[in-house]
Amino acid sequence: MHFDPRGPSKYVQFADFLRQQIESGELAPGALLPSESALMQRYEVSRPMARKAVAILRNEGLVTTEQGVGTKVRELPAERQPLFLEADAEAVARMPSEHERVELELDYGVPVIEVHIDGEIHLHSADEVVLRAAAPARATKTATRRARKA
Amino acid sequence: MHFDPRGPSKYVQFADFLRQQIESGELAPGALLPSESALMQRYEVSRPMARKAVAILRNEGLVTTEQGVGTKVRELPAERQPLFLEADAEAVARMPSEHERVELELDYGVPVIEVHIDGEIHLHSADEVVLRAAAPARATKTATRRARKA
DNA sequence: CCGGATTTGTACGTATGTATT
DNA sequence: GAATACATACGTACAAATCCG
Repeated sequence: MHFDPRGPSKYVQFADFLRQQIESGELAPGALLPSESALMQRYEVSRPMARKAVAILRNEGLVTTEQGVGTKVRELPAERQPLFLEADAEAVARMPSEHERVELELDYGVPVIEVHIDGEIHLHSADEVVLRAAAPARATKTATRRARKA
Repeated sequence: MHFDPRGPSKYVQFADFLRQQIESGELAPGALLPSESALMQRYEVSRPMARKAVAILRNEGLVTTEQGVGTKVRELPAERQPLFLEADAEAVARMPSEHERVELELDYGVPVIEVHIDGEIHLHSADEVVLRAAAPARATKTATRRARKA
């Protein structure tokens, strides 16, 4: 690993390097990244730089880290739950506040989807659902499903 | 500002304190936050703690910071562009990679919406659009709009 | 259950660089 | 050019959570 002094900052380059290993599958979903000390030694970076690079990937939702354990490549649910958007509903995506993130038990780097319908607002974890247009109303109307709590 | 030693970490508490000032309107959209040195002096926090607290708000999409200028409360577009979801389309939300973020000129803490349709993928800045179900196909089919490049 | 090793988290300090005003 | 403001980069020390023998 060699850092280009003319390129972007060191931790961005380092994050790019690690991201590439994830996207290439070299670091598979569920796999543990090298520890901070390992990264420091192997690539000759300081601890702050190793941590900043990992933080970037965390904010991108690519990895999660647990104290005392390490940083793992995040595995997204194979099957996303379809979230049907009714004709009179609207949906926006945004990042949760820290409070919401803890409340909904979300990893860092996971947006929320805010569905507005009938004056109510429903929050969903963005990486568990896929939005689809609801079929136009017929005899019976299928109820929209709430995101399940873990 | 007093920090509870039994509570969450100092920078989380400090971020909560600043977030409250934003949500209460005390710090209005467009307003400049106190500079790092000002925060350090007024609230007796170290520079790393002031920076970490602001970083949290940045990752939540609440503020943006420019080097040499300062950190401002982000003002979201009053009018979001409606993004109509066709019956055969799907949409998911996620955080952009650093490369995508720069490419799309997004602030930190702004998710992207990925619309899958006809085997193509279209990316949209999550804070410029609101998703709606497209009206069922009639005589003429309204074309989906692409996100405009700035 | 306990102790030790490992791993990440928190908190502070310093110095220098870069962009803006 | 000077002052201000954020960014980068390195260092230290200790705390907290987890894991393992």
